[in-house]
Amino acid sequence: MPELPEVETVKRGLKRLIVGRKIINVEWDWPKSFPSSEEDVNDYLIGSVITDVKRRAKVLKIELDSDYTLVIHLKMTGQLVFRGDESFGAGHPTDSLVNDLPDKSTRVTLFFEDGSKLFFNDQRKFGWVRLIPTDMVKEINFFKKVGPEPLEDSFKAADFIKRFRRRNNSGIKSALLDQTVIAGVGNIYADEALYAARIHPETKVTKVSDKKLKQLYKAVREILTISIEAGGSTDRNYVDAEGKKGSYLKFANVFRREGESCMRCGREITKIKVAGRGTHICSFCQRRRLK
DNA sequence: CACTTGACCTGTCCGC
DNA sequence: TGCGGACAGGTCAAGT
Repeated sequence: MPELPEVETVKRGLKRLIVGRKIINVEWDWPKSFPSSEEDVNDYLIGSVITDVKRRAKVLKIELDSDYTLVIHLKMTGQLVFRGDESFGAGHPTDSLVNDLPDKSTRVTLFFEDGSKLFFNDQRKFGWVRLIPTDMVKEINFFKKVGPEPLEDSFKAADFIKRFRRRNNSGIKSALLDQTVIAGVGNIYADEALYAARIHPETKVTKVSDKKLKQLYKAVREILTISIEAGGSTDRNYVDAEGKKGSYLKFANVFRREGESCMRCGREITKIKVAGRGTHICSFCQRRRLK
C-alpha cells in the first residue's frame, strides 16, 4: 500500500512522536508479523530507548540504543499509529481512519514507559516488523539490491536514464515499479508519473528516448515531492503516525479516476491492466508508440 | 535472463 | 440476503 511519500510521512511523524521513549513491553498475536524470539525481545527490545527513525525505499527503521533496529515494511495495508496515554478513550480526530486501538487488525503493540503505545496494524498480514542488529540491517537482501533514493540531490537525470537502460526490454511501468531500478515508486506514483511524462505504460524502455526518460525523471521527483507535502495518498488503508489520512489523491490526475475527463485533453481516463497491476491512463495523451 | 504467475492474507464490492 | 469471483497501493519465489 504505502509508497515512498506515505512511508516518509509516517517516518516524520514517528520521529516527532517516539524518539526518546523507552519500550517496556511488546505484544503480538501473529508470528509472521513479528518473527522474533522471546530471548531477543527480552535482551534487545524491552528496556531499550528509541534513538532515531529512518526510511530507505518503502522500509522504516526504528533504531534502538541496544544497537538493534526494528525494521518495518507496511506492504499493502500496514499502519503504524502512535497513541499517547491521555488520548485513550478521549475520542479521536474526525479525519482519523482509526478508532480505538488495539482493534482486530492490530498485530504488534509496543508499550512505552510513559503509558503511550505504538500500534502496528495490518489487515492483510503481508507486512512485518523485524528485530535485527543495527549493523546487520544493510545485509538484508532487499537493501543490498534496492536502487537509489529518487529524491536525493545526488540522484541526477543521467543516473536515472542509465538505470532504466539496463531494463531496455521491459515495459516502462514494470521498470518504474522495479525497486532495484529506483526505490520507492509504487502503483499510484507510477501511473501519475507516466501520465505527466505522456508515456504509455506498456512502452518498451528501449522505445523511450533519453529526452522522454528525462521528463519521467522530473515527473517522478515532482510528484513524490508534492505528495510528501500533502501527507501522502489515502485510497483505502493508509494513515500517518497519528491515524490521519493523506490528501495527495486530490491532486492525482489519473489514479482511481477512470471514467473522468483528462485534464489536458478532456478525453476519458481508462483503466487497463499492465504487468498484472491496475493501470490508469489517458489513451490519447499516452498513445502507444508503435515504432 | 526477463517476464509472468502464484503466494502471502483479509475485506469489500459487484453481479447474479 | 447470499454467494462467488475479482480486486486492492508490495515483494518474493517459482515457473516459462
